[in-house]
Amino acid sequence: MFSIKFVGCDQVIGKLSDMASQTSAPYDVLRQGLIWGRWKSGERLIPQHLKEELNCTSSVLREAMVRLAGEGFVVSEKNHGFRAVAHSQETFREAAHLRLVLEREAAELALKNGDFEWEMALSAAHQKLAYVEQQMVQTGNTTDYVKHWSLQDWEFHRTLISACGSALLIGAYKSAFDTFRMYAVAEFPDFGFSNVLTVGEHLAIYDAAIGRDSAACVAAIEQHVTLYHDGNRSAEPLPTKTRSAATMRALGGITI
Amino acid sequence: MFSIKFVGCDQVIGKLSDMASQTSAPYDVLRQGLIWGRWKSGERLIPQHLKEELNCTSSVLREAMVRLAGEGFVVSEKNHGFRAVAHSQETFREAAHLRLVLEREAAELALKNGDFEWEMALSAAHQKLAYVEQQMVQTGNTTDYVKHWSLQDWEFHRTLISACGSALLIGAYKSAFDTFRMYAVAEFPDFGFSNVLTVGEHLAIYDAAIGRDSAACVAAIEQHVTLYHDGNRSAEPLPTKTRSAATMRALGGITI
DNA sequence: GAGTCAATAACTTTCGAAAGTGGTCCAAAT
DNA sequence: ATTTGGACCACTTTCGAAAGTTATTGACTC
Repeated sequence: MFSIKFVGCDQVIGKLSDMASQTSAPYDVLRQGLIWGRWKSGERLIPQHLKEELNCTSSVLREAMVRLAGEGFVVSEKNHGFRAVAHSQETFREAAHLRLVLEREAAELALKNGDFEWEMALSAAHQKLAYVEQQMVQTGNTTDYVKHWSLQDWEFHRTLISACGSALLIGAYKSAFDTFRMYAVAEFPDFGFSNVLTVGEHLAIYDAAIGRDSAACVAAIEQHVTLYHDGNRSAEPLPTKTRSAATMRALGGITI
Repeated sequence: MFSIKFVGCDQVIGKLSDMASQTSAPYDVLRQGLIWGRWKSGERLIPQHLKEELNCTSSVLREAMVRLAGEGFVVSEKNHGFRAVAHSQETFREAAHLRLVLEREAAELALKNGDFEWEMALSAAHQKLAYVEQQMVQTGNTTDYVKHWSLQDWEFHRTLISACGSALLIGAYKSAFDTFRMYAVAEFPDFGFSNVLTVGEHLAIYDAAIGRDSAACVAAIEQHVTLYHDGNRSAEPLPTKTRSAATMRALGGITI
């Protein structure tokens, strides 16, 4: 029904560099590389040094960096070129907060406006995501799956808010989401996935969304995003109070 | 105390093109031009045609457009160059909504965190803004003052949220604010200023902010931003129900 | 008259070189 | 020992031409 392929880190980045899609390939490679920590916080990005690696000229790299500067992944100073944006707990906190604000609003609207098609798409996205997460929990191998998980994670959240009715809001959310991911990758060894927490949280969001329970959905999203702040992510089991019924269902396995 | 100079449209744009500030001048000219309707909805932006006017080469124009594409002011399609983003009532509605969401959140935080310095800065910003607005109301000449009003309008809202504690949130708000302004300029002949409404609304926001009345401040912001939706902006007096005490004070003149 | 097709024109994108800028290193001067 | 000056080096930015792409025109065909 849905195919889960093993996708290693370098392979994903490599793939993006190969695909001659309509958008510039070096841009995508840089963007992914920045999100996934290929360049460290504040590291200089020197077009001439990177051109062989991404096989393109420094000009197109410069153009890509200008774009990325606009998105906040790199910073530029006149006559000093480009650097990967500086990470800190503070920037991470801000990114999580912005993501939360936007997702909260967009989700509320989507729950009001979402039609049957949306429910189906969300259901599908959740199943795919849940499957990957199950794989990660069962094998205990987060590192190999994490890129693919990240993709499905995005797909789930994107689908959730897709019915919000505002392309601008979705765009702003995507930007905040990717920024959040970048800082999460830098902050946590497991890139923001937690064996125990994440599965249940996604299920809680999904259940609330399908049940059109706006308040519960917002609460679930808040829990999902906010826990990162506390450095509360680990593979250890949780105190029982944070385990909802939905979480328990998730821990028991995917049974749809 | 504060100097109000007559500033015409072309003069502002011209000034920006002259100043050899650290950031690229053509970028600023393009950005301002797009916001203020120099290029119409969906109009093609051809570097070669614009280079004489902004006296620079097409390369730097291209770079500027790439940046602006990232910010959503222009759109680009592979091998088809750049166009001014397409305006519509829908995009305007979305921009107003996004601005509202961000300002609401940021203002709430600022009201919690703002210190004495912030109060002073906000007070100063509000006075400057109120003075320009008073000038506009008294002379009845909105068109000549509108660029300057817009600057003070931004300064007021920027100061309001400046104490929110998140540079990322402020950046996102600025982007949304400018996008909102662009669509407002396109939609309304008076560029979004209303003789009667705006003065009172800003005062209501200011009062609530200084009084640390978070709920009232959010409500005032909502009114301020939302009224645009309804096409409810005109120079005509309003139905009384929307006139708050603060509005009446504003109409009576600035008396600080 | 409508529909191809090739030739031309207009524009976009990419490229590599030239010009410009900031930083470093080392020798000479204080 | 510290400072000054300047030659060098690495990198950034800008430029204009070359290559590539799409749009347009007009002659030719059916």
